Amino acid sequence: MKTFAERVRAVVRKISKGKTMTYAQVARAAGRPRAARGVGAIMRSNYDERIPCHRVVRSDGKLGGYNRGGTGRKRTILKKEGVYEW
DNA sequence: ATAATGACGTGAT
DNA sequence: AATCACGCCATTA
Repeated sequence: MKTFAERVRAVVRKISKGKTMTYAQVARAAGRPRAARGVGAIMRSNYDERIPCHRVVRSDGKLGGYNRGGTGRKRTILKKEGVYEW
């Protein structure tokens, strides 16, 4: 059975380099428009390198967290990938 | 199964 | 612009 978490991971894996999606958008793409927070919970508990979870940001323009190096690391990676919003 | 936790979002102060 | 209060929801204990 496909869990919500698996679908979320699938979505995030598709985000191209240099682009970003908000937690809300991911939630919507995964079929749960109101589960933005749930997406965060999944990302937090995900340690798979293959998933570019650093490309998922908050709707209010802030970065959101990162369990593998902190928000500082996240910002650095995004900048390196061409996301100059920050 | 229930309660606590928090990488969220929106609207009200 | 910054904070607060609430609702929402998957994960974890």
